[in-house]
Amino acid sequence: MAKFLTDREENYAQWYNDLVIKADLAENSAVRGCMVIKPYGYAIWEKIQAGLDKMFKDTGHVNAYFPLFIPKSFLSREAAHVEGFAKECAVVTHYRLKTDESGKGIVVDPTAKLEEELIIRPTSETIIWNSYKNWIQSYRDLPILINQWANVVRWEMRTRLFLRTAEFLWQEGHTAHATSQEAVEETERMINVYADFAKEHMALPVIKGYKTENERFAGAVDTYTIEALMQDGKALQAGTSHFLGQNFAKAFDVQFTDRTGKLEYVWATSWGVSTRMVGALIMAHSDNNGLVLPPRIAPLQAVIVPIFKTDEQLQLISEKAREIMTGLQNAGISVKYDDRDNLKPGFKFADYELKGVPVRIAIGPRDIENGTVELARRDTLQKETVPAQGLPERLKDLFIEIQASIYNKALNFRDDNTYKTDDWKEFTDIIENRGGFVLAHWDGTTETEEKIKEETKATIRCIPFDSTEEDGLCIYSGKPSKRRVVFARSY
RNA sequence: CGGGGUGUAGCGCAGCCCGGUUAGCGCAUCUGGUUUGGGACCAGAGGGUCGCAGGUUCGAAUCCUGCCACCCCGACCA
Repeated sequence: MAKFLTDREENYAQWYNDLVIKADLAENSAVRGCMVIKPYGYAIWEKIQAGLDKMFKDTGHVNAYFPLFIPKSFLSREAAHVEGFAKECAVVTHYRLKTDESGKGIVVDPTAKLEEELIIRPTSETIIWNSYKNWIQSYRDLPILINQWANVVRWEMRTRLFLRTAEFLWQEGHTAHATSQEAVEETERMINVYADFAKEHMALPVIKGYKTENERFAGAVDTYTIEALMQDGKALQAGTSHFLGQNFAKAFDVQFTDRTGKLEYVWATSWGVSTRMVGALIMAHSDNNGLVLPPRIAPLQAVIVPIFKTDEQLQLISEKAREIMTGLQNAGISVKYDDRDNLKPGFKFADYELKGVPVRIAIGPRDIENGTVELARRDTLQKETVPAQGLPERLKDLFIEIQASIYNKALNFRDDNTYKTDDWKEFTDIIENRGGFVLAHWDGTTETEEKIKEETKATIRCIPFDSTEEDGLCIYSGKPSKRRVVFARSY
């Protein structure tokens, strides 16, 4: 198990790849662009799922499941929507295989052609709204607040583990409302849920804002986003929430009778986050020793490593370790006792650091004598010897401290890498040489946005919700602008 | 889809130019022993359709043709 990472400073992309592989999170599969999420990586995703799912339920949503396949005709009902996804759809054309004429191998049976091809969902608006049509007659049927956990496929040309894969896991919320205002409120509520989750669970500071028309979801009236900054200075869109207006209601003819007896089209939202979150987590916090996981997301929050020379010592230590482990488990802490006797403690230390386990507890003969244990924090790599007594409480406090510390570190990094400029030269210099978020004026046109993208590869990540009105001149065109927007190169 | 690279044991690679013993090394695995407060050591053992398919040749991991897969860099994207 040679597992030394490429240094982050030397080659960030390689460091990321090494980390994903060596921390045993995921690997490439036999299918181009698709990954195998390994148990440890999946455990992180499950923590993300659990945290978000609770927040969805707490805000009145329920889970359901819709088909993987979408009739081709559905996708084309909404013009902008199909336009946005057409280029990356996998299509099912046949439903049967048969043995090859030559007797070897297997081929598609040409007589088993589907009358209407099926699209593997790149997102589920169309299939869901086709159902909602049947579910909604009256304002009394509204709102519908449904989420689904699912896989989707977008046939990407270039993929990277967790950040962009042809198939990925996500959740997609799809809600239906009687009024525009209610739908807009839902859209805002969910982007706030995402931002809170990112902050509280993932220790990831994000900027909430509007997408420009150019970056908007295909078929949306408005797209809200949370944007996070990675350690290499590139932005990552970590979640989006869309106000869909009546676009899908009209496309699928979903009308309802309102209180006054008038027939109206339903208002819609959709919102999602994906396994990309795992990539965000890795790139935001980890270091050259491996993953750094915030305690609230870590599948394993603490690990106990025994240090011993003789079997008698191991027995004594194991007894104590199990007692400690039970105490921690009773306090709701996820902990493992690693008593493998074929590996040296040093190896285990390095391994759990690679895996990002927030706290390591080492117990040796000295500790047994003194009634102590050695605690090591993954985030700061600091070690201290503490009394074995009252460990559950100590750890709970420590987790809170670590969680906050990781968040603050990320926040400071973002602040240190957020620039404000009104000078084009400086703008290009920052984008090219330093990275990070650049707050600059923009004239509001897609044309300018595209030009800037062409020349610098920077895109408008969002127009922050909390941006203040400020008269200025567009960084590129010099035309008047009312507010600054966030530029960055992005994943 | 364009450019570059790689495919040899579970993983990482050497061998290929210049064809010729039984295809080799490190890590991992297994066995035995000694070790264990920051990535242990010794001894032994097992493990291979050399990416696939053709061709050249007395003989191919090595040369030729075709195909496939994956990785990296660009055009598109959560």
